Amino acid sequence: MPPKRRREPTLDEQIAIYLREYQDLDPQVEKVVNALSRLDRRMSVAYSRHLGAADLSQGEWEVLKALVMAGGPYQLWPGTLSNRLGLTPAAITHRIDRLLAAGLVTRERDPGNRVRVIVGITEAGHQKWLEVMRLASTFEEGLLQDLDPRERGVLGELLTRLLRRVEDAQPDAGGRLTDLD
Amino acid sequence: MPPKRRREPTLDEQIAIYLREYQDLDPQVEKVVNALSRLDRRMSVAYSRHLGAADLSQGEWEVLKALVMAGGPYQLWPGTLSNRLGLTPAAITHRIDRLLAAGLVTRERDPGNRVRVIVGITEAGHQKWLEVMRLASTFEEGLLQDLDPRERGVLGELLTRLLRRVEDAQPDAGGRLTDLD
DNA sequence: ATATCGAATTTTAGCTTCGAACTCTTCGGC
DNA sequence: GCCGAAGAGTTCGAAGCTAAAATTCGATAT
Repeated sequence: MPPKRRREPTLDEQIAIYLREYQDLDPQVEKVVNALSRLDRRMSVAYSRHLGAADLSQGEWEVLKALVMAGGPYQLWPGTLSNRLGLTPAAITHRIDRLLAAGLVTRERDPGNRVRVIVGITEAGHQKWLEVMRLASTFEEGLLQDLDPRERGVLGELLTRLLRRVEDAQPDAGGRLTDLD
Repeated sequence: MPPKRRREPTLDEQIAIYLREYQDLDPQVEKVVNALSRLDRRMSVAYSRHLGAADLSQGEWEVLKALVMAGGPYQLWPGTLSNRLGLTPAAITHRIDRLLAAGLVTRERDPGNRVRVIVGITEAGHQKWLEVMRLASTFEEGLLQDLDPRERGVLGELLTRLLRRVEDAQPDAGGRLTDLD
């Protein structure tokens, strides 16, 4: 007898199990929360494949993306990066170190305030961002392929509302709130 | 002049910026994908506060949760944990080591196949799971407080569909597909 | 029986992140 | 102007994850 290939239990089934043990939980809340964290992990795995092809780590990619998303002169303070990415300042320092060594960003002291530092993106960094974006967009499109445009819109809206709630409630995540022009 | 406290740009605004630089992207897809990863990071920060209060790391918590969600005799193979949590087998080994030292799980060789190992949860582990769940559920409920029951249901369904798509497409994430009774 | 291939887990080395301590600058009162 | 307090980054040591090699057992073919 071949070892029976058993189907992974669905998320609903798994949640149903532990709801029996702790009845105060809201099934819908649990479903959303669990799906969110599992989705993110899977997405990370998928992204890292494409990032590896571009010689970039996920963390470095996040910094480049934040800089491009900042628009304008493509400059941010480390503190702002720390806030937006939800990481400690120390982690940002190290990421910048690596991106600097790869020639993808610049780091200089702020002329107006010598405690501050300004991180900018280089032309090579901008190109690298575009390169990864091209690879990633295929995966992203595939991830959402089962949802029609209306559903995509609804999902985006609902997630954005959750995000607003958490980000407003967590100004202390990194400590600072300031923002570069 | 007080340093102007500038509002963080909304997700929509940030995405609009880089859509101008790479026009082939679908705005709705980008919105969903970015919101997902940012939400997960914020949730992690919030969870780790509660977990710290219970002397548990996020990784250890995930293992306990997976065991409880497995139901039945509360046993899983490391390979199954590796798949479900989306981690390398090595990471599972380390997590089990720590949980074992804390007396929260058991690890024994599978009598039916001595290459395999069976990980189980102890009574203390089960209690620890419940303790953290109580702390976490408050945060989870707060996260979703802006959504009415209907919206929660919709969100859960949409996320579940995405999750199915990724998990089906990623049987190679950890390599194995088997499942313990 | 025996050799070989493959699967499940552990081990090892290197990298990334975090928390805490430290440095340097700026800001506020006096 | 001077001094203490707070803010912004960096440095240092500890913890956790990964990739790759190693180990151990099982299945298949000879």
